[in-house]
Amino acid sequence: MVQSLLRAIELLEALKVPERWFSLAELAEQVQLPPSTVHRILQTFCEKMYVVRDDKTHLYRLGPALISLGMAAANNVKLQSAALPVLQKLSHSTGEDAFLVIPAGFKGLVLEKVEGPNNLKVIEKFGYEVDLHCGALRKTLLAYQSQAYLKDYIEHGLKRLANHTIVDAAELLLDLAKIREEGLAVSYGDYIEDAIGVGAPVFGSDGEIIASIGVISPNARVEKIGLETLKQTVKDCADELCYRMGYVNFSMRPGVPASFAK
Amino acid sequence: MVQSLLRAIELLEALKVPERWFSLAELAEQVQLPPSTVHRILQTFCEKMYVVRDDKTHLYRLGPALISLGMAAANNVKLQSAALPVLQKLSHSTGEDAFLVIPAGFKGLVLEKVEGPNNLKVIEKFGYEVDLHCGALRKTLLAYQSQAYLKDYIEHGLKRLANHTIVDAAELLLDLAKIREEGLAVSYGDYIEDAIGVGAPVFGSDGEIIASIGVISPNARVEKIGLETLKQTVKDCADELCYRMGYVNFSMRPGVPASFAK
DNA sequence: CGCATCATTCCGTATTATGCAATGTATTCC
DNA sequence: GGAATACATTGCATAATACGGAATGATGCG
Repeated sequence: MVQSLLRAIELLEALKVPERWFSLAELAEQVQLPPSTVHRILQTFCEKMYVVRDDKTHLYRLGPALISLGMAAANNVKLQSAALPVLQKLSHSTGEDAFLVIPAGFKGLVLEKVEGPNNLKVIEKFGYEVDLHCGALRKTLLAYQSQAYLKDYIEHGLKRLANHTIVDAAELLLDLAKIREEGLAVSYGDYIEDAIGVGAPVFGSDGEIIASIGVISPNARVEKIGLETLKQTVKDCADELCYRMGYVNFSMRPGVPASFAK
Repeated sequence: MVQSLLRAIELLEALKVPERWFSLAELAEQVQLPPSTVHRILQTFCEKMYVVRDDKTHLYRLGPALISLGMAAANNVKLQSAALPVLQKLSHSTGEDAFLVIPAGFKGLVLEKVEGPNNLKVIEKFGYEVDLHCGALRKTLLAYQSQAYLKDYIEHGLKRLANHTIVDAAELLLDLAKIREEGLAVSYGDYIEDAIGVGAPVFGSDGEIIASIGVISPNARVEKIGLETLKQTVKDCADELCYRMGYVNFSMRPGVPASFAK
């Protein structure tokens, strides 16, 4: 493991605050390193446009070179291209905004979004990162992780992000078990107030969870559509995407003994 | 300057190829470093999800952590939010796809795009990076750079990217002078064949060029709209964005002697 | 105008990245 | 099927290089 590189990455993460400029001193404080070291790293990043320095104020922010890098990273995820038509279908048949979320460290990342025709929007933008223990789509991701991962995640802390966020470990584990049982997650404003989220898991060819898809919509509209209809539609679309990603459900596969079924 | 960090960045740049996985050996070859060193750097990146490794094939690609980083970098550019309404107006009044491009190193980066209602699309996606000596919007960026920058740029090489790309330094300089004179660039398929681009500069409050905006459309449609109309619309929108970014044209400012005018 | 804060540069030190060589692993070809 | 090859990975001695304390320089505030 390369120490200087780890430090440099920490620095980038510290800079990852929207609409904000940082002084050298502040960054040094944030990452707990002497100013001279931070300065040297920032100088290197500036060289490559990963960080930009305002010459007048000597303040720093993330640079434009990271934009194309991020887009390249997004393009590489083949999941995205497979998901787009499914999301469009999901959005079209529900009239709501459909999302594709993938796990990234201890966060859920909005990788793709298809907007419905409604006006009242939920603000989940592309590239957003939020902790995994809140929101239907993110909790779905959490529900299918390994025990070891879950243990680490809980130790890392369950921050309250809205009034209804689950902050108790035992309660969260129960909730996740319920999600696994149903193969579907529903959240009632545990991240966004007055909004209901419905999410379902997407598995890859090796059976591991790779993403979740679903919709988020204001309470009022859900009543009109009907929650059960919504759940069924989300589940169907998730299954279709699983299929496209090469996932084979063993219990459905012909010639496989029933004992294999989960 | 931190050597290990520079090497690490080189590696990321090498990985920045869409839809492609790299083996350790190939990357080591690309960046001209021993495999063990490359391996150590990749390991570090994997830790932070900046790079992802397929455990089966041991191939590497850019990781999801870069996506949110890229989006954060994009959000930081306040230009973007100021530009959006102007681009919408531009797209609406021309019926074409409108673009916002900023300089990033020796490349032009598509920072924002508003699509028109047409079907025949020009494929310039958000996050794209292309050399600055071709395309109206990118040449505009080049036209207002310092002499020193231009010298470096030309030394760095004028690659041919389409049939009509200018690859001769003298010819390019003449072209750039013409752009400065007119305050507007028009390109006839020097990057995309059979497409005409019209771009105009956007200046910041310090008078430096910070971006270019404009439209790109197939030859056929330009004839219908009329090139002169198109040019005027682009220029007007660029001026509006200049104004929004705090740029003050001295020759227009009341009370400023005419001798200040450029 | 002087003081204080912050950014930047310098430089001796030892930590740390380095790359060779050896080992482990997968794949190909005979 | 087994040997050989190509590639990924690990270990380790070396010295190159990142490190951070201290000195210097710049900027802004009282």
